Amino acid sequence: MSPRGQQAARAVQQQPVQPAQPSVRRPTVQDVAREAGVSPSTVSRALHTRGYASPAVRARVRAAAERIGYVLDHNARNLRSRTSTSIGVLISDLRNPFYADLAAGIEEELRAAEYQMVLVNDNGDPAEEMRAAETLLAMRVPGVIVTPVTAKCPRVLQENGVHVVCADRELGRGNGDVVMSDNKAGARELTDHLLALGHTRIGLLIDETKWSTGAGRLAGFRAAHLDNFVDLDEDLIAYTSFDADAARETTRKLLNDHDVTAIISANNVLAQGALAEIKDRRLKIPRQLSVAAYDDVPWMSLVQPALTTVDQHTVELGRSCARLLLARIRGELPTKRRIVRVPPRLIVRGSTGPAPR
Amino acid sequence: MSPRGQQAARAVQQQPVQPAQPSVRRPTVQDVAREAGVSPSTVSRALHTRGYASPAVRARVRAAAERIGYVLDHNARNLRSRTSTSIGVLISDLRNPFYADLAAGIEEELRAAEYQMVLVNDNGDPAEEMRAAETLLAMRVPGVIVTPVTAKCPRVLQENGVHVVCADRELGRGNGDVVMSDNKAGARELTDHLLALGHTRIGLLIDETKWSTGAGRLAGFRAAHLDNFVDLDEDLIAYTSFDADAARETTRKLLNDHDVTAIISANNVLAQGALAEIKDRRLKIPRQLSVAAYDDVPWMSLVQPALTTVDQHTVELGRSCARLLLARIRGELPTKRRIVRVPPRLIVRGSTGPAPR
DNA sequence: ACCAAATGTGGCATCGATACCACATTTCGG
DNA sequence: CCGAAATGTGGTATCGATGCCACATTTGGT
Repeated sequence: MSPRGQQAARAVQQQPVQPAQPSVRRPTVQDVAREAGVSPSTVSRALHTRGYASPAVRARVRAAAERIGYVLDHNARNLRSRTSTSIGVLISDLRNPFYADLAAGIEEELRAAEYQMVLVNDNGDPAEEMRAAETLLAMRVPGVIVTPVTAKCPRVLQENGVHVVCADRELGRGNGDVVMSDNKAGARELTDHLLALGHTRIGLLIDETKWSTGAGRLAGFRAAHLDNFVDLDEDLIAYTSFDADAARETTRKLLNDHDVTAIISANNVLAQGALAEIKDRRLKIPRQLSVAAYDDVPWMSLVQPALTTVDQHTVELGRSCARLLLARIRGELPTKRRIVRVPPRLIVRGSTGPAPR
Repeated sequence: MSPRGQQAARAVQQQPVQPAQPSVRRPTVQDVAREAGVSPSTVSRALHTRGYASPAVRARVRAAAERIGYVLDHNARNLRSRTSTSIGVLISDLRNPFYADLAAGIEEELRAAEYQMVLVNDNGDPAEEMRAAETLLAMRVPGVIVTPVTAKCPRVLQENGVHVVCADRELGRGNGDVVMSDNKAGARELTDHLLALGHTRIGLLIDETKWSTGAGRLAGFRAAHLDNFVDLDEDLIAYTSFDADAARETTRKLLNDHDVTAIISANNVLAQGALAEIKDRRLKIPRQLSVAAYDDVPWMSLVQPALTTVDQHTVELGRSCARLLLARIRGELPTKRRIVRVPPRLIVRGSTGPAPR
């Protein structure tokens, strides 16, 4: 070991473990080069770059780096090579299991490809969303996965040369690739299931229909009615806002004002509100009322009876987003915008049964 | 790079440029300086740094930057100033609502302070954990929040000058600040509650007791028995592994081999398994069996009957971690290691009742 | 045996922002 | 009215790694 290397190692060890001070001077490629008796360029090539270095040198450099505890500096590398291995992920609410699963799938795939995930919550707020986009631009991320609130966000990112994959929803046109559940098909299948059980008055609890998500689910709901020649009473489409309490209130009105025999919640949060109200009324599920939801989350199989749901394979959705984005970044994809529709799966459980009389 | 490599690189560049990939040459401080008729140094000071710039100049520079669409380059800044506003967050499983909530709390606080969260899942695997730590070192993050799997991880980070806050568990001694639920107090209160209801044979479903988390909860369980002069049958402490299926199996054995009148799950995942088994047996809760869990998550109030739990204020736990870490980074804290114990809250719901006969 | 191509390595400029110091200009006490 | 202090602003080196090219050495074909 060179005197320099020894000193460096000793310095680190002498550093009191408690107060982590940034004064720890970390070894650089220069130091490794000196230690290994080669030039900095060679160190760079030997350690990280695709460039050539003979096996012997490579081994020597690796050993030297190891010995003096060298750690690459991503900032320097990113600056020089004008790239980054950080990917921005911009979602609405990590506490919602849908987004958490989505992020988990994304992270899994990114990690496997040696990328990092920078996760930002925007709380569904356009202003927060734009602030986050700005930050990600500043970080020079090569790509962002976003559940967009506004079309502006993906647009601005793209204008600045950042690849964008929209997850779960499509906003506007031409704003990056999209990965989402086939909402129409899923909702249609779920509605079909209820119609087949004899229900003709099915309430749909839904929060938004402007984005492709809600629009698709509503379209599927309508389509199933058409398919089955059942007239759809528009009053049974219960618009609510995006939180469990509002959903509960809306469910109350729906049950009071219309004699529905089944209720579909358009997502897992609304289902929470609906179920709370239904439990409160001590309605027998499914004898008096059938209940189902789009977006299967763990608790839905734990309640009694377990809920019939549409599983949109959220984790896999996330993985797809990441794979697609990485392929884009690597330039492996044709220019044309890609829209991936992941087929969901109907899971029939105990909460849906024949319509009463 | 070898000639082969060079050729390859050239070939790639000659390919028709992808849509979002063009070498969008982004403006730099130089450009802003030209536009505003000042020097780069002044631009830097006017826009970001604490250094002085007269209000007039500041406004002029701001306007110029806005006009030409200037965006700061974090990599360059980080490199030069040897700091970063990215914070590493290293957790076991984002799909577990506990970790998701923790991360959500952390992110919220970080975002408010203009920091970014780099989130990594380690799946509870020591090797993954170390790989992640290495990556975070390479990113030159000033701090990391980690639910440690191994004491090595926080130690190595600290040795390299990175501030560490351990979340949810304490591993070893002197490895950074810690923020956790007051596990002993929470478990004691929960156990007290059951003992007060007349239960004397309470099963404890627990996965690990080597970390402070499990150890604390077990200690609380024991302490409550002592307090109430109830002999604790060691066989009722049912050790299982960290997943719902194992917990279910263990619950089965516990119910088969020991006539417990109540079961406590040490965390939300185990509770899932326990409940599945109990549901399967169609045991009446709480008439035949009382059920409770440490770590309140949303579904626990949706099942019938709703579960009695200990709420550890997970989101707030996350916020505390972030606040503590930021204070450390800013050097606002005394050297001494800080251990924050967040008092949990017992939530009594319908799943616990008087012991049968 | 000779020259051209192939093969390894080193040198140096550079990515973009900022720390630091120098310097021009203003302010103001005596 | 003078010089010292205060006040703004500009110049330049630098953070650490890598792209690019030059160059020394080896290989191989004829």
